[in-house]
Amino acid sequence: MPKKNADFEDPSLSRREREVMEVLFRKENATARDVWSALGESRTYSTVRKQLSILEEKGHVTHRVEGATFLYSPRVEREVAATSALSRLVDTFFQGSVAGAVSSLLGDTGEKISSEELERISRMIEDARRNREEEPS
Amino acid sequence: MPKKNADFEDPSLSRREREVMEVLFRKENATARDVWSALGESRTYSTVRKQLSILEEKGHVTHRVEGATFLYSPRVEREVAATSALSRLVDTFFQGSVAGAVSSLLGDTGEKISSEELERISRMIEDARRNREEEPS
DNA sequence: TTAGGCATGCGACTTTTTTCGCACTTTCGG
DNA sequence: CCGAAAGTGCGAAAAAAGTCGCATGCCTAA
Repeated sequence: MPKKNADFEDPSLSRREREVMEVLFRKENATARDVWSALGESRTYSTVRKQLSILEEKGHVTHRVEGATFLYSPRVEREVAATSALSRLVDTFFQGSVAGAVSSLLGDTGEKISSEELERISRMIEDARRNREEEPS
Repeated sequence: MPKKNADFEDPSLSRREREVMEVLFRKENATARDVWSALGESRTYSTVRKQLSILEEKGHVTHRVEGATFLYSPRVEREVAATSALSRLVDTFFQGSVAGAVSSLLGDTGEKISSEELERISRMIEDARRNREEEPS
């Protein structure tokens, strides 16, 4: 099955379009004005709106009407997009090695993250390992 | 200190440019022809060469002369670019939570990766945790 | 040394993006 | 009920990206 490219790194997205998608993924959903603000109000509000409608035309975004305004959101779920993006990143930079990516994520000695996060991660790993023992493929 | 955006998700990169950078990061270095092949020979060789020289002009790429041909490579190291890309991705999709990203990387039950990788990751985590105990910040 | 095969440099044309402003609607407080 | 404020749709012009082909130079095998 062909890879989906659900993320905003999708090569079918142009520069500005990616920026907009990124905002949308961060917020899950937002009005044109929200996006505009999040983008630092670099271009005009009008421009951002246009970009949103083009993204919608292209199928990357949907909107629902809320009162008089559109509430935009990515067409694919955050988790799906994230997985797609991660997968691509792992392939490109770590030749497909998840361990390599995790290593980079932790930083050399895990100094980048809080102890709490480290604990949580540790638990996840151990869970996964136990899972292996029980149901070896 | 301002974020560097050393990766190929750098918003200053256009669609095609990103594709080229991705190839370069995968291979570490390559000739124009290599890149062209890797890109599936969609556009012409001529086009790819042009893109490479523009990328060089913009400072994203360097080349060294090898015989009569140019050997291109990313200007920043793979690891640096990877860290930058990961960081951005974690912020966008996981609100900065490394644990969230790792979780996604493992898949719900870690079914995506080999037992060997799981072991390696486990070791890394435990190392990091030990490190914490010894030198609590 | 010479022809063929590759490489590079560059200029120019086509397409896509990106940006806006303007006209028309819809809301909503007073 | 009315006007200001804020939305939406659309068309068009400017800017950026993307594509090529051709001229020219460098290796290398015969």
